[in-house]
Amino acid sequence: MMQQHKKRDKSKKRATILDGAIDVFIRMGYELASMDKIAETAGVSKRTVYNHFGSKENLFQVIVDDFLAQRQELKTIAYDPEKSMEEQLLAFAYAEIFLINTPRRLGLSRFLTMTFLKDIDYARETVAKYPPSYGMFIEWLKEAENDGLIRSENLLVTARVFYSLVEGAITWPALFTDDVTQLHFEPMLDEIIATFMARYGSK
Amino acid sequence: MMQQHKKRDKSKKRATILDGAIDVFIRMGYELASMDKIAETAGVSKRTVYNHFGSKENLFQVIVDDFLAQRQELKTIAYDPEKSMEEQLLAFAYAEIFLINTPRRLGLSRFLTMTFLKDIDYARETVAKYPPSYGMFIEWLKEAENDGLIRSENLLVTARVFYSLVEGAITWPALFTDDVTQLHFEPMLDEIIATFMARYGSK
DNA sequence: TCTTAATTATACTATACAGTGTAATTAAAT
DNA sequence: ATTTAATTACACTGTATAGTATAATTAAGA
Repeated sequence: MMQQHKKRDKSKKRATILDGAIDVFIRMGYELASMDKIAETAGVSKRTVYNHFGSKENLFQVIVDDFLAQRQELKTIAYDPEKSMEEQLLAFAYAEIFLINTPRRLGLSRFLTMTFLKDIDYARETVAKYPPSYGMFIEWLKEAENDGLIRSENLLVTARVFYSLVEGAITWPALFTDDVTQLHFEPMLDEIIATFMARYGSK
Repeated sequence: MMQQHKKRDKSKKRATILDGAIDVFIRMGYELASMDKIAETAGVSKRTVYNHFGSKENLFQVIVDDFLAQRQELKTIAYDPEKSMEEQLLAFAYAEIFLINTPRRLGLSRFLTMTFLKDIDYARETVAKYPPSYGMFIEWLKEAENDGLIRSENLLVTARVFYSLVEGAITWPALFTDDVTQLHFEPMLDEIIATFMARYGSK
């Protein structure tokens, strides 16, 4: 103890390395992303990468956890009786769209999807560290149902239908698109929400 | 010429190698699937693998083309005024489900999805060799609309909604499931079709 | 049975990459 | 200005893999 003398701020270098690593992972995929290439892209020596992250696998893990934590934040949306159904459903959809509507976030989503597909046991364990994905939306549905705005015999099924529409029409197609800036989601979004309300809206 | 004397049947060995290769690709992914491992799994010498397929990349390409050709066959469904809407929509859905309802086909679908995500330019070129994916369904929609059973302002959008529901609720969740034999698609399928008809069915 | 196409076993080349060791250098905090 | 935590440059180890070369072996077709 008594020796808090020196202790420099490593967070900047750490962020630089993460930036470069994400860049290389997006461009080359996990296997072909070499630690040499990551160091070079980050403008940092390879030794520094290892000093900060220990191993390639751990570096990857940090990126995954950061992404999933941010994703969880986005999903936090509360029911608001002042707003229209359509407006609020759009908000849930935009939480998904945010993850893919810049080239960088789209690349990261694509990369993580790949790695999750490569090892689905790992994927399940990792995702399990966060709250259930439909949780927030089901809570919202409950309140909308109490207000008589939604009719549903099974809220989980209803939530799955909603996310099927959003992911099937927006997220997955985007993952296979190279230039996401050219995509215009709005027409499809309106159609999705109209479809959802045709089935579950009361009146 | 005049020497069709010897010429043995290589198709059996070829199929054996493809089987083993698919197995290893599914288990390890493209990068980690070594040609030694593929040869060993197929029960064949590595030299024979190279004699048949020339390179790892070409071996992979053959597997992709085989899969996509089979996929195209499945989608060939004609409108039948004798059958109910629900029954025919189910047929389109089952063409998708067929690709994922055994562990082997699911593994192959997952593997191909991964490789397509890794190089979406390659994916686009490869998929472009086959007819447009919604083509068959749009033809079907036209006839159903002419019979007054479907109302749609834009058949392409309607087709996209249908496939969003099927892929979002069935295909993609299955890709992240390890034991597909435990999945029961029927309840979700019924809900999907009810949702589609709530939006696009006329009365 | 004979011919030879196909296959095998084995050794080999060239290359790439994860991770380590270390001495020298840099720069932040006091 | 001094201290020393952090970083760098660079050489190095061990391992893995795509693809090739070749001589010996196998087995199908005539």
